[in-house]
Amino acid sequence: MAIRQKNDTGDLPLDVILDGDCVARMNALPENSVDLIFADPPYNLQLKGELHRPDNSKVDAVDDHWDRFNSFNSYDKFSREWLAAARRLLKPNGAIWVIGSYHNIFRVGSALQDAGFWILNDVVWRKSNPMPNFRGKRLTNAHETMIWAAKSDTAKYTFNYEALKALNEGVQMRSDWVLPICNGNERLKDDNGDKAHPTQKPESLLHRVLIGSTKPGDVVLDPFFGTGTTGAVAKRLGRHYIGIEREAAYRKVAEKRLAAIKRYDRDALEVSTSKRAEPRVAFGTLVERGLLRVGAELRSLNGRHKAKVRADGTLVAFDTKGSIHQVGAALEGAPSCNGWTYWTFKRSGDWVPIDLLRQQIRAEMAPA
Amino acid sequence: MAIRQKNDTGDLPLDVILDGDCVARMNALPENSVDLIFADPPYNLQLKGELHRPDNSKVDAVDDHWDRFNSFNSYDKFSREWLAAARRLLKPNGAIWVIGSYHNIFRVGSALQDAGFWILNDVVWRKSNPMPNFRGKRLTNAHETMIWAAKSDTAKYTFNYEALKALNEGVQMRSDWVLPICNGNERLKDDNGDKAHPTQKPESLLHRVLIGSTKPGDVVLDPFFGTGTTGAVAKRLGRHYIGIEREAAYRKVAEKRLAAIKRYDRDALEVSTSKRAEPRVAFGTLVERGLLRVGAELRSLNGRHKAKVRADGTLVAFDTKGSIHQVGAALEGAPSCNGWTYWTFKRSGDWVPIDLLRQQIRAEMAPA
DNA sequence: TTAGCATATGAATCTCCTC
DNA sequence: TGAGGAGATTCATATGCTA
Repeated sequence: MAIRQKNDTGDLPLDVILDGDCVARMNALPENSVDLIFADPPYNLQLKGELHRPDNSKVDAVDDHWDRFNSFNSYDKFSREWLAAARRLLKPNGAIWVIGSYHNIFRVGSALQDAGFWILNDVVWRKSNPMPNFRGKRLTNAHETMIWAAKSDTAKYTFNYEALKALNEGVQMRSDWVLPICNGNERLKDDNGDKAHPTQKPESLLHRVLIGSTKPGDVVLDPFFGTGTTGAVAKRLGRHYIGIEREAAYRKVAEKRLAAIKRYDRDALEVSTSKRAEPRVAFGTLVERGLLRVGAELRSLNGRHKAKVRADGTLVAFDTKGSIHQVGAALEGAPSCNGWTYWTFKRSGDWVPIDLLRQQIRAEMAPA
Repeated sequence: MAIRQKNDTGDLPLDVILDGDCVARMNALPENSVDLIFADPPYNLQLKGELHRPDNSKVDAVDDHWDRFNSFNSYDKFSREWLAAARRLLKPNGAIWVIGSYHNIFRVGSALQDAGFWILNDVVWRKSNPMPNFRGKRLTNAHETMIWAAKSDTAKYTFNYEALKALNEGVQMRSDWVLPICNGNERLKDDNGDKAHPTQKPESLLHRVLIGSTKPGDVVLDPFFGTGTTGAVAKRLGRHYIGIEREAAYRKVAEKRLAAIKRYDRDALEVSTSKRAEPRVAFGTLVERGLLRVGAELRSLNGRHKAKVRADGTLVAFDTKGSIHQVGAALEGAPSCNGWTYWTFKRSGDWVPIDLLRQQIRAEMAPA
């Protein structure tokens, strides 16, 4: 039985999943009644042919009917409509999060601004394990973008600065979040053992969103509920959720998922932290950053070999080209070589290991 | 004295800084003549009263009734105008990069798509040393967004995949780039010792952009040249630059900066190339040259299949005949197959890939 | 039991040349 | 201009099988 909360303009059903069209559903709810909206709308990917991995396996593309739009115009119309309904529903001090990729996020961001929302941050979800670009034709698409916006430029939105700082090992939370994609046990499966939803978001992402921008007891609405990640995290964190989902199959999975979720005890909300590994530094970074000049000469530690630095961070020595490790190994006739300790460069008259420059970069990357 | 390059439609001034309005300047240059455009447009969208029209006049903001819609409208008009001029100027296989923050990037991204550009990636510049958010009211704004787009969805844009992979320690380059902001010695100062430009970009950022998406000798245009970071990196990397900058003070700093830049040695500018650039070798050549005997047996790398070499350079395996690729694909039930790496032949008791023989032929073909 | 190897897969706008 | 053929191309995880 759904809890109901009395509002100025009527009743708001809480902790429920509603079916049907999200615009109609939102318009049927009382205005100015929701604290936060998290929206993961269709991305309008516009995929054409099939794509195979180098091992010839086929990539399971997002080709679902709900992601197909005829044009940017029809996608913009769709965005304006659901954003208007979302805006009506939000309390004056409420906020909205929208997630997307380069296919749609510029459209959505513009529509959001046109509707009068006030952008607070754009937040980059940097995926620690994205799918690579198999054909080597573009950069690995390794991130998605979220927009966090208040209802107006004067709204007093919720921002739990200290909680996010604590989540981030005592350092102010930045606008780029490194989190793994949703897979393994967390990834919901259907009766056939296939993924229940093509684009399930990781709970860690919603955890950070809700910890940072809601209070316990707040009402969080997700108009594109899918398999209910927003609801699951909200319930666990002691927030109320309202999900809207058109597809019966997704609703069914979400209902089952949510029934099994238990709210955290307050003391369980503390986050554990882990020691971070030494960040890896690419040799090319030294070149890009100007710490090593393109064309500079490097010498081996034993003084027997030399090489020249190229613009892409590779070395050339006589007829050998490659990474600092490859060229070192080739010149020494060795199976492998740690180029960082093998090569030296000239600084103030002395030949010193290039590893010193790596340490310098790492020092800059480290938290204060 | 500026170099000039003869084009179909007229002369293109190279390695120069042009003054005046960028739209008018671009429209005065020959169409389809530029390989790459890097643009860092102004985005003072929400600094009330500081919005610039294309003619550099300021929009009069009414303090109490500031009209967001009008402001976005005039910014969009500005974006459409300079993007149209940029598009005209680009070669059909040229590309554009635009950088911005959440204040303007959604507007620019939408305008870019509306103008017909085809987005290839959005790239996040993740600042390793951003300015913190002092008031603790939002997340640290620790990144900026770049959009990389081709002139059309069928364009053959330049992408030096192997060079970027080499810059990234042998791992495919991702869409998130960690680089420090421009400060220290690199940050240009004016005569008073103040920073010469408020948003000077780091050369490392441009290094990666130009290494990844241009070739030596390409023409790179920057319509918002500022103090000339694009030109500085282009010159060093052996690319031509054209800068357009309206402010005399910035031009002056840029001129001095560029005069001091020296180009890297030519051999340092060579970057790692892909196998696609290697000369093509027909499998039949191996047979003709006697490197593989007619009737010799080949085995698949996984050991599951075998085939026999025929006199015309095709293979036969049971009822399947055809090229090394076709037979491999048929036997594996795969949509395609690279026969060079799929098939092995027996040499001195070991089964080794036939690709070794191709490499042998290529070595003989290569200049000494 | 476990280490090691093979296999599976994730919001993807993913080729190019010749006839 | 379209069809067909050559042949280039992947990173981080999770799971399951084998020795």
